[in-house]
Amino acid sequence: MSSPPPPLPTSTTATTANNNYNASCSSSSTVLSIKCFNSDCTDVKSRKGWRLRSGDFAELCDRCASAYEEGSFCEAFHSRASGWRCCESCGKRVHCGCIVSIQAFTLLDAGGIACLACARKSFVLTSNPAWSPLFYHASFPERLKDLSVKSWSQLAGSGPVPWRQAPSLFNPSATPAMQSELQTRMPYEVDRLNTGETFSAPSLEKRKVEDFSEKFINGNLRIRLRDIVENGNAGIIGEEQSQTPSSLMEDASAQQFGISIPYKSLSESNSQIEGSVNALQPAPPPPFTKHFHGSLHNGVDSSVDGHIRNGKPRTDARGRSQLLPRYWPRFTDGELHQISGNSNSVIKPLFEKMLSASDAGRIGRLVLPKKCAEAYFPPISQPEGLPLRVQDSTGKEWIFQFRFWPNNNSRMYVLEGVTPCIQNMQLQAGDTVTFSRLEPEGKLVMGFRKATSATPSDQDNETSQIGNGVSTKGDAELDHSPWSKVDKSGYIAKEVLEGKSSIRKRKSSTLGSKSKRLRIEKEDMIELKLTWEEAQGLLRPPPDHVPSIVAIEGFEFEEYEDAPVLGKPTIFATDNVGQKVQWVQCEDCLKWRKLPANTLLPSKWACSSNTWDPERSSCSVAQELTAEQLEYLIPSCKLVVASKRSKDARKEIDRVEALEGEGLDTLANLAILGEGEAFPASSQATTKHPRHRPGCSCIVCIQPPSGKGPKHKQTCTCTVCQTVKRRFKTLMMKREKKQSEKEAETKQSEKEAVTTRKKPQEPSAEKLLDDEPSPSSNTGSESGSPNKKKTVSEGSDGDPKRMKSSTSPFKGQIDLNIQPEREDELSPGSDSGGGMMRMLQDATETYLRMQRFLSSDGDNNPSGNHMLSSGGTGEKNSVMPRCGAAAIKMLTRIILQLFP
DNA sequence: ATATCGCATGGCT
DNA sequence: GAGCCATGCGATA
Repeated sequence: MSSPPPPLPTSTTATTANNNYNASCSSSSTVLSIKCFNSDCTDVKSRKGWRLRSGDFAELCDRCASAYEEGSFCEAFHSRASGWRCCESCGKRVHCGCIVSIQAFTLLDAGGIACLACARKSFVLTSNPAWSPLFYHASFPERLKDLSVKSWSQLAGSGPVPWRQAPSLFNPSATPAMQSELQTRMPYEVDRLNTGETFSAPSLEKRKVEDFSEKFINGNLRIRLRDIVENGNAGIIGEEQSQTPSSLMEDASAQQFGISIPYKSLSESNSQIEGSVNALQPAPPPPFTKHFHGSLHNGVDSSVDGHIRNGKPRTDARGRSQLLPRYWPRFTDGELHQISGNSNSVIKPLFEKMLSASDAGRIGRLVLPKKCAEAYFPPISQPEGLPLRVQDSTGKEWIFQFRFWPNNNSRMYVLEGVTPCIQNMQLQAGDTVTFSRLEPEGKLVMGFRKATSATPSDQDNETSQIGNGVSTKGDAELDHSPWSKVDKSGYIAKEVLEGKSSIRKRKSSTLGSKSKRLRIEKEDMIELKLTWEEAQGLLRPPPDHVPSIVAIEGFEFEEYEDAPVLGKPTIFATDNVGQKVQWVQCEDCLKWRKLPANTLLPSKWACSSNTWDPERSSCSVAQELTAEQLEYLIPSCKLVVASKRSKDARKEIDRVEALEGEGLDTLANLAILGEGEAFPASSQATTKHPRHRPGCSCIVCIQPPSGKGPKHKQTCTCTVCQTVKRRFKTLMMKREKKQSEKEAETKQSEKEAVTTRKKPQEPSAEKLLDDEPSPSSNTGSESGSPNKKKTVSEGSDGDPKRMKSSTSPFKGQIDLNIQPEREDELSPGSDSGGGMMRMLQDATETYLRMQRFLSSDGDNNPSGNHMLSSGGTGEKNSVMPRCGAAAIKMLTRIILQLFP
């Protein structure tokens, strides 16, 4: 770049950048002006100068370019401008009031500035991460307005330097406004680096190191951070870079530190990296170029943020809060490589976000974390925002509308029109989209990471399936080690201590949230009430499969790649000799059999499968338990699910108690919805629940995180809800009708006789029907009509837990893909005296018979709320209304009867 | 009736 | 308690 090429008519960067950031990346291709960018010069431009706010480069004539490169540009053209200050060290006058001069000085922690030369002697500097709006379509006026009016004005002065704030994203001290206006982010390292011997207190340095460590999760950076920590010298970074095993890492690392070196020619990406790296080195750097100027200046500015300068980095807490860890880019080198391809481009990870249901939904709006949007996307002043061109990992370009909505005196940023892209990537809720910037092009790249790759085992290794599905496990592993050495930060330490599970941690967090949101409100009678623990607990591992362990919300779960099976609920207990056993109920005879505690049972189990106790391998053999024993056993039992083994088992058991009251129902519901659907064998987990896979349309997966989305309200018309509700309603209504008619007749003639047999049924059906529209009426022990209540009491007189177990909704052979059309079979016209109703009635009666059988020993639920019984744990927030559960249970059985 | 838009709401951090 | 953000939901096309 030293020898200027022959003057070529090229575009004015500003204009080019207005339209297309890609175009701006190769700005020289557009011919708009041939004049030197310097308004004071009339020569023909021929060389690139400083980087413009637009992301392009000021194209200068030879003379101006030379002056710029020599650092004399301001002296030549801005001598009369304001903003001149003197170097605190050598006294040299330095212009601090223009974008050109931005590279020529550094702000000192203690105030004042240092010229480039002095700064070099004192500490390491990094590149200027000035915001590069290259990648967006902002109209120039708007960008100009945003940038020039806000950022620029700040840049011009020697006050808070914009891109010192920019690091904002990771810099706690920066305000959102700053972030939004100064989109340069980067140089977190600068903070730390600036804490060199000359300018900062050790404590500050340490603090900054911590911050720094938090910012970049990328492995390269970690390595660097490790090195930094180990060596206690930021300057080592540059050296370390050369020690990294791969060029990729070097590049990436360099990018991490020198990311947005703004003053580098487009054709010098490599040198940019070098420049930035070198700039980090305390040792004599290579010949200065404008790149280095940029780096230096960055360092300067970065070091001079008011906050830092005062030695009071109001950093950590706020910084962390400003960009939630879950948005931190956790790219592995492999991902970076894949995104950047094999080009010389380097990827600057920006942020990532796990798709929510609404993000991945049909609305086509991807909610962007505010901080991320303001930090990495172009500043927008109007709600309409601007189109944003994004390239996916395959190189395909998408244009989204980047905009915001006013929201509580704030903004809510969204990317609109993402549906095609989401679909193209086959993403769904739970998957993660990543945003990064391709340097030096400045392109915004959107990658993704399927949720599957975040399965426990994979997560441990941070294996990721990014856009191209390439595993980056190796890289990820490499990334980890360094963290253990930089855990000075509470955050970092936390992550490290928690088993280098940053992703898992995040997932856990997210899942936790989801889990909570899955709790169903009272009014959502038919909705699934399934928490993670519950779902997990009700599943059994597939045979002969070795699970991996993942901790979610403090509980350890076994995860399986293959589809799990619905396990049969059992009752764990200790026998007379103190041996742990489990009691399981035969599907056929309903007798309870004792099995070894460690036995995993399929969803269907019968006496004939009792290989552990041949003597009781037949339904004809009497039950070992007496009624009293059963009564004793069941109320106190905990439904321990074999697939969940936790060191917190006992605690979990308590929590799972409620499963008996609702989990089985929900699982029954699950079963109704389609086991096949719910657990496709070869796909990926969603955030909804680990067992489900992309494409799963089960009620769990399609349920909004809030757990009360319209899809599953009474008016929900989703396939699942329609199927469930229509069947339920149809069946129940017909049943009710028939029962009513029957009862009416019977009451007249054989009132007593009929009452004895039918009352338990009729109210149940009635109750079930009532449950839908009036869910809240189910929870109160005295709610609803006394009649109804009494009936319910009769119908489920026994311990609901027992009833749950006895009903055994886990029918592994259920046709879980029942077609709604088949509902036609249930048309009223066919039920009169038809087989369907008989089946229905039989099913119901069977159900009630079992209830009575199991409840014959009395009601152990003083509250009378059987289905709600949660074992007194009081931990269940999502309590399925009794009748809602009963409805599902009933429906389950009915469907089992109808569609064996 | 349906899709989309844009603000409102409220759970969560 | 403030702010974020996922989603709700009415208005509008």
